[in-house]
Amino acid sequence: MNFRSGCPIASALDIVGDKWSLVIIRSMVMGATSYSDFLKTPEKIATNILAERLRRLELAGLILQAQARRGSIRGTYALTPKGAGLIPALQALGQWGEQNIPGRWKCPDRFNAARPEDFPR
Amino acid sequence: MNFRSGCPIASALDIVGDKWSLVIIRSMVMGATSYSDFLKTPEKIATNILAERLRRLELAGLILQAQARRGSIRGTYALTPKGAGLIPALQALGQWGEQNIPGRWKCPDRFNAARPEDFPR
DNA sequence: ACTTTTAACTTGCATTTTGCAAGAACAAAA
DNA sequence: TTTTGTTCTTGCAAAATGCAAGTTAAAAGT
Repeated sequence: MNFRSGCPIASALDIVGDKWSLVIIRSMVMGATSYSDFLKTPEKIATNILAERLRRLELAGLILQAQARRGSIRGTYALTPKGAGLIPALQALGQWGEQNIPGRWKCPDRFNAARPEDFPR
Repeated sequence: MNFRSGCPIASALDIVGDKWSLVIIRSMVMGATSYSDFLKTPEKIATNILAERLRRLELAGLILQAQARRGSIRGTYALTPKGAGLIPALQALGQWGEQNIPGRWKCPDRFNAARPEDFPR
């Protein structure tokens, strides 16, 4: 990874500062685990972008592919503690969106109650 | 603005979910007010991107151009309360970056102490 | 076992966004 | 009035994104 600077904020954005990464992680906090879960999402991510982002997030250590059933290459995705560490930032963004953009949905309680500790290992 | 969905998080990212917007706002929290202040930043933003982002952030109501000296079209930029509302999200991202990306700088105390209320009007 | 269906991707190509280099408009200073 | 520095604009190449279509592997049905 090559970072624009040593700033922790700019560097965080070098990793998840695109249009989709945090949307994917949001979905995982809400319980999504499979490729098709992510596609069901109302934001309608394109399949090539989704596949590329899952690869990138895994490489960055934010998510990992758990072997679902033996013999299967493809599995289900789970947040790592590192990925779950972004939950507070997501919640802050959600708060901001609710309060500053008209007509947004409310973040479900399950989302606001989520804590990084809920995603160990 | 057309949003991908009604989700407050996805919508927030439709506004500031690019590589530069939050870096610019970070700089403003740290005291940057002029075009040249933003260029001095270690991330080395390109001038065309900077100008476009300032226009866009102003249009979105996150920043505004205060008439610096009379007769001057160009002024200095300031965070609106709406823009300053992103401070908690930035701080959470900063925390995450410090804890999860090796070799990052520490966010200065001035940054962590900043509160949206510090930017009224 | 074998066909069908669904899930998990890949590929190709058009569109949009980003990045760099150069230069123009304006204000302040000399 | 020339110079200097700041604030933007323009043109073009490169990268990221979006859409449509196709491919591969696993699961489900017969």
